[in-house]
Parts: sequence; structure tokens; C-alpha cells
Amino acid sequence: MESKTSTSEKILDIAQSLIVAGGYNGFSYADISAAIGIRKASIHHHFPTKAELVSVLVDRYKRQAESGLESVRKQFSSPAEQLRSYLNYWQTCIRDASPSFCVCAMLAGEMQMLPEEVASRIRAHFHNLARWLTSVLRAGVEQGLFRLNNRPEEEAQMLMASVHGAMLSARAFSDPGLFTKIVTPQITKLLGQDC
Amino acid sequence: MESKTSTSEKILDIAQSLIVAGGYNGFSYADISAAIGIRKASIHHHFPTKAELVSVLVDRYKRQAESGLESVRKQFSSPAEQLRSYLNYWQTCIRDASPSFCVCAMLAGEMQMLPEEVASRIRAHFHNLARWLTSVLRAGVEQGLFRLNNRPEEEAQMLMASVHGAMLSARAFSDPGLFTKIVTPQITKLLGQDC
DNA sequence: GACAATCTTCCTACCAGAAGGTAGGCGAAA
DNA sequence: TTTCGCCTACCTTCTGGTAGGAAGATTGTC
Repeated sequence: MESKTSTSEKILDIAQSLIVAGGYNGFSYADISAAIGIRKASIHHHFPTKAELVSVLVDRYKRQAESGLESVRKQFSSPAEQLRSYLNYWQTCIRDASPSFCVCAMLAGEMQMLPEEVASRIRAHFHNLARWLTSVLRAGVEQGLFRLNNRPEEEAQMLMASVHGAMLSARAFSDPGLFTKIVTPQITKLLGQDC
Repeated sequence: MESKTSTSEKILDIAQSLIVAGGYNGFSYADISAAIGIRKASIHHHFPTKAELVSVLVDRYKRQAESGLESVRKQFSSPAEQLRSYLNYWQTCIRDASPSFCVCAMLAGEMQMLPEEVASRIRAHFHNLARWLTSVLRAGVEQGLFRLNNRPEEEAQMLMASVHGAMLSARAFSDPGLFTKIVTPQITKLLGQDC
């Protein structure tokens, strides 16, 4: 009854952790090979090219994120709780250094020199996340929970930027707690408790 | 009377633009060589190792940033204007794609796998920027210009994260205008015009 | 069920080119 | 006469990627 993680999943797992640490050019097939004890050529069997590997990786991440966000929406009825749950997810990740950074945020920085097939997928993820945040904010406004000074789409972009910037700062200062310090006041502001 | 840019400055210039595009592992001595028409070995003459090259590069950037921020403080007496001027600088950069991203922000993402001599310099820059923003915010509060919901240090961190996140979003969406859309409401909020 | 045919997964053994870096020389300037 | 800036030539290691084969599992057919 052992948990069966297929080789290709293992490859994606460690590739993801390597990208989170050093970006697209920060890892090689040899790194993966060493990490999971399989030969380089075997990795090429599963993912013929690097661009393909990362494309599949981002697709998987996108899917996980989408279903994660959807289940958050189902689990909590209050938009405020939904937002808190989303932020809490990253808070935990960053504290435990599990994936201490969003793969897509990491890759977005290198956008200009990524293979187009990867870049377009990153863009898609950013769109999805923005859309989700927008709809949560909109719901919050309709329920009289949030007070926004801008259109929900814009507030969503602001929130997203805050989250990504907070990840970066937490990393730059080697201070996981900084993420929370930066990001929780954003919710407070949305709730209009500052007036 | 030609403007004399020394070779080492040229090397740093194009290295910086390459890092901004693809990070530490996103450029090579061969790239620089091709870009300025000098042999690889000649670059090693100026900067023996890559870690040294990037260290000097970050040092130069840090100095430029510090003196830039200081001159902003001298040029504008109002903290609000000082902040606007800082944000305006990046706005222009991102629109013109001159350096469409902060080198240190770019490198901060790769922190975990950077040579320590580089990493410590990145950290220092983040500290400097945070300190500058903090003092501007504090001055604004003292002058009754800003209404902060948190301590100036924390608001500075929030602002900094916003700026870096906005850079990332602008890049991800290939939309320079997005930077402004994300970042200007932050000043509006500080000015307390939302109440 | 027997048996061959076909995947699938992994392997060894390569390859060409790019990586960062070194040794040593040459001409001009100081 | 030394220093400076640049060169050619070379080295080692790593890079993404390929060719071809061995062992086991899965399949279709009788």
C-alpha cells in the first residue's frame, strides 16, 4: 500500500524545487539525475527536451493551483476567509520552505528568455490567479465585506503584486515572517478597518 | 569630446542588461564578448571571475541607487513628491525598457544559489532601500501628510514589495502600464484620500 | 495457458557545443 | 621598463541531447 509516485512525477517534483531555487537556467538534467538516482538519458526518455519538461511542469502547477483555489472557494463561504486561506497557504509554504516561492513567479522574472511555449503558460497562470482574486474581491464587495478604492480587477492586481513582492522580500531578507507582515495588512485594508 | 565609457563600464552595462533579462545563470562571458566585440579572455582581464564581476556590478548599482535616492530627497522637499519621483523613475524605466527591472530584485529571486559575496550585497541593497522608504514615510507622517495604518518600517516593506511585485506583473503580462496601475494607488492610500 | 510481438523503462556510451577560466604573448602608453 | 588592455590558443567541466540495447511488463493470437 505504498504511495506510488511515478518516476516522471518525481522528476517534475525535483525540477520544480530546483527552479524555485534558481530559475530556468539554474538547473540541469544532471542535477535531477543526481537527485533521484536515475541516468540523464532516462530523464530524456520521459521529457525529450528541457522546454518540454518545464512546459509539463508549469501545466501541472497551473492545474494544481486552479483546483486548489476552487476548493478554497468551496470550503469557505466568506470571501474574506477565502483570501485569508490563500495567503495562509503561501505563509505555510514559505515558513516550511516546502516550495518557498511560486514557480510561475520565479519563471516570470526570466520571461524574456524563456521558450515561448513556457512563457505563454506562465502568462496563463497569472491570468488565472488574477481572475480568481478579482472574483473573490467582487464577491466581497457585493456582500458589503470589502471596501475597495479601485475596481476589483485593479485591486486584484495590487494584491497579487503584493504577494509576489512579499515572497521576494522574505527571500532577500531570509525572513519568512516578513511575508506575513507585508501581506496581512492588505486584507485589513480591504476590510476597511482602517477608517 | 566623445563620452568616454571605459571598457569595464561597458562590460558592466551589458552584463547588467543581461542579468535583468535572465538572471545570474542567464548570461555568460561569451554573451558579453559578442555584445561589445571583445574577446572572452579580455573580460577575464577586467573581472577574473563571474562572481567578482557580478559583485562589482551590484556594488555599482547600489551606489547609483543610493546617490539617486539622496538626490531625490534633495530635489523635492515633500515626502509625497519624493515617493512619486521614486516610483516615476521605475515607471519610465519600465516603459522605455531601459533597465526594465531592478537588478537586485532579479538576483534576489536566485538568492539561494548565488555566491555569498553577491548575496550579501543584494541584502544590503534591500536594506538601504527599505531604510530610505522608511525615512520618507516617517517624514510624511511627521508633516501630517501621510496616514499610516502600520509602523513606517512595515509600510516601507509593503511599498517595496508592491514595487517589486508590480515589476514582475508588468513583465508577466507584457504590460508596462500595469506597473503604474498597481503602484500609484499605493501613494493615494498613504495620502489618506480614501477616507 | 503458451508464445511471440510490442511497449516501457531504464541503461551505457557517446556527441558537439558552451561554460568558466588559464597561460603567455604583443603593441602602445606612461 | 613597466604597466595596461587586448589578443590567440588552450583546458576542463558541464550542457542538452542522441543512438542503441537489455530487462521486464503488457499485449494479442492461437
